[in-house]
Amino acid sequence: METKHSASMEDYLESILLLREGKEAVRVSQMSKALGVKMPSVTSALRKLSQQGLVEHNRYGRVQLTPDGEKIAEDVFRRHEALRRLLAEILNVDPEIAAVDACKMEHSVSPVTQEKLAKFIEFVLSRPKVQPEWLKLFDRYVNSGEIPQECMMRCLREE
Amino acid sequence: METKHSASMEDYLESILLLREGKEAVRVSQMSKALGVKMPSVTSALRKLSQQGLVEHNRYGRVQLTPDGEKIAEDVFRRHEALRRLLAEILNVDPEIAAVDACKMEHSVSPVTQEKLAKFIEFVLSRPKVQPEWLKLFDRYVNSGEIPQECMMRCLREE
DNA sequence: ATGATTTGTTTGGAGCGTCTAACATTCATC
DNA sequence: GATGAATGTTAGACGCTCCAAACAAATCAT
Repeated sequence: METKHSASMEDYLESILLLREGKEAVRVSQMSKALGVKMPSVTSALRKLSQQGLVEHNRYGRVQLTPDGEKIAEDVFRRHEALRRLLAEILNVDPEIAAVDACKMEHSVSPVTQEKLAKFIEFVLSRPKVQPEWLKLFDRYVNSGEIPQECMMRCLREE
Repeated sequence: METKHSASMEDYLESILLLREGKEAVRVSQMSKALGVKMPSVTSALRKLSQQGLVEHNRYGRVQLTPDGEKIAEDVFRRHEALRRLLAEILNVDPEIAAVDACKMEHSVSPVTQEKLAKFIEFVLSRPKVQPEWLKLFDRYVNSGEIPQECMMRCLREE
């Protein structure tokens, strides 16, 4: 059912999802700019995606996702976000770089991995008091090589 | 200097590094099998890599990495391992899946991210007493949705 | 060592994603 | 509503990666 789509095609679908925020319709020129490809590339991608029933697009018209296309786009976006947050919010990678890396990695993440990744981010970040401290410890380790263990060990034994 | 290499070419280089473990030389047929491509693909990849001075290979002969090629191969492998361990040892993704995902993601990781990732794995796993407990907590969260916060909060405040 | 098997290469061609250049449509403005 | 600017499409080409078929060399076994 869910045919496997290429990284490129996933990018095109995702960009439609992201660009239409606010506005209802998306233009070829916007996609071209957003993806860093020329317009003919967008046109031909849309022809293919249209044949697969993933986008709605007629000559010189606006672009829309079909329900099927939307499902895929949202899936790609979820993978993207999971990776971006892991890099930016946990590993403290520069936001720009995190976004770029996530954008390339997003096509290689299997559903299981995506699921675990999302849970992990939740697990690490969802404790408003602990999280900043814990990440600070990690940051200190990155800079100094010093691994603080006493505290967490004691703590976890008590539990 | 360090030209950007395609995912394919990185894979060819990495496979040479991995296959020669033990043995000194690598055969086209081994690479073909390892990478899941036919032999002509390997031959033509080797021609290209040879021209770039990254491998040593003459007709019907064994394949070897040059020092330059070795540097790149090791770099790819480091990225691969960082990702694989993150998935397998921290996120507890099935080892098979972790390996496959890592293999595809490895080509998209920037140096900064790679560095942080390695540090993070160190940070999480290098505390022999804490780590199993902590990962167990995560695992419990994955299965039950329950986030244990009291202990770690208390602990970290004390620090 | 000679023939059979395994291993490797060459040739030619396919699919995909991209581009440039030329052409077509739409939009805005007068 | 005509026309210039902005937008979009078509046609044709290229690079990359892969493949199957045909060929060539190397290796093994008798």
